[in-house]
Amino acid sequence: MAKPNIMVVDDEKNICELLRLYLEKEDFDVTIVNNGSDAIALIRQNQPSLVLLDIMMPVIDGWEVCRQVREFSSVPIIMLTAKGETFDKVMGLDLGADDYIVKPFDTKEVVARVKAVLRRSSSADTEGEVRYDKLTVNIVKYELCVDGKVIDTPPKELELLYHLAKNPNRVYTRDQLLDEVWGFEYFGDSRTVDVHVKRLREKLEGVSDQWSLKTVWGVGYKFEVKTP
Amino acid sequence: MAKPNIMVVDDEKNICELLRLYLEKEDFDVTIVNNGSDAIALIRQNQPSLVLLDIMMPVIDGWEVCRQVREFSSVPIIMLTAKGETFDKVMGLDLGADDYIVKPFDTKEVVARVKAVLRRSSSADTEGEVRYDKLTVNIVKYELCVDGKVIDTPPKELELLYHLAKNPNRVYTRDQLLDEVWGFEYFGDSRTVDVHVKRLREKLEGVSDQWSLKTVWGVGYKFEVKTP
DNA sequence: GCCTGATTTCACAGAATATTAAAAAAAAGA
DNA sequence: TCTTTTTTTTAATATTCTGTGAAATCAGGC
Repeated sequence: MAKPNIMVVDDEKNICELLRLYLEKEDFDVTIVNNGSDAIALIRQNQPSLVLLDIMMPVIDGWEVCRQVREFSSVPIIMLTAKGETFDKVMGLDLGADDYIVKPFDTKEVVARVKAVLRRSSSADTEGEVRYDKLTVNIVKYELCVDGKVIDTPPKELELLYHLAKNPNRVYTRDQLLDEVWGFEYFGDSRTVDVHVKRLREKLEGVSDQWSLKTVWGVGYKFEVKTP
Repeated sequence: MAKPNIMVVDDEKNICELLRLYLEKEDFDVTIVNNGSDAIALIRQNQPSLVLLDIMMPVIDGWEVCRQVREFSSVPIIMLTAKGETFDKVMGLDLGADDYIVKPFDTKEVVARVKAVLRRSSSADTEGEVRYDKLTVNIVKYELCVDGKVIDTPPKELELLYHLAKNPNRVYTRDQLLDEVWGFEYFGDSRTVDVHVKRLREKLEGVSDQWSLKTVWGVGYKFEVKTP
């Protein structure tokens, strides 16, 4: 299993670095963002495993970030709050936060809570799954779900889509895709990839404007996720 | 033995979190659901060890959830009731609840009752058993029960069905099944699996539309459970 | 606007996979 | 041991998927 990626969102840089220090020691990948709008864009793009989100931030505060993120993602979110905010206040607002931690916090506690929330959210149902607006690709169930409906999909197509969607916005050449999806010992025409992309596009067209299977002319293909 | 999984069903999120806190401290896995219909779907899918079920919920109340769950599962259920509901009122309705707790409750009491009900219900006759709508597979009794009738089933077939049904929706390749059901030292043709699946299908066809033994073309087989 | 090479699209043949029936082999029971 | 049941193998059939080449279309450079 790959390292979970934790995104830390806080405008105070020294707090970010402190968290990075402790989280990396526990073998998490850490991404730091210092403002709300960047956070929203990056969560959409990178699909982190968990977000640590400070409430008190200029321009867009943590509440608003949480609310907006919940419109497109169910990534676990832990709120970092000032002293005085009670459980009810933070969790009762129905913004979809998964836990909260009161500042000034004990770093051990943060790590413990991150692990607890991760444990909870990694249920058997979402194992091997990527989700975007109206799209779910699950490689354990071998199931493609478009707009709530399960679409019968041949294995190679599903594996290709999973691979691309798992790494959004990253361009792959046809040869890379043949290596990584078909297996490196496979020798075949790179037209093969085109045909599978075409067949996927038929299944996916017009479903959402949040993402698409894009051609990068002269290079290859990518699963593009829009950042509004 | 794996951690028991407790499902908490309550529309009040802070109560859920409180229960989670205490139950996780006692080394239970906790799943939280905030409404009745999700609860029914998830119980069907995940087969928790025990359900803590609030009666007062919007849309579908706890009584109705209990009644519907009992149509396909014998999972132990503890009802969470408002003050004033007497034992007779709650348990006398014959909806199949196993115990009840009056709100506001003492968390210690909840934990104690959960443990008590679990102890009771882990009796010899539900051990090693999976249940779905009109289907019970028991690996201890080596018994397959379809639509209330016991069906004579050879051991390998039963073991295969048990393995698949115990891990619903997950695809297994033929080789995985040979490893996990026949044993890893077994060397045989993977067509063997097909033949057993065919014979199981004969026994199971048309019994329920809630589940089925699905072929995943190019990959293997899965026991698929529909989420209504 | 025209040329060039890249991409899309299509249809079909052949490859790969799944189903089924039936026979052979193995195991269990009488 | 003989019979019965279960399991495995085999092989024929049915099904679905995959890759290919050729034509059509498109994007970008000149």
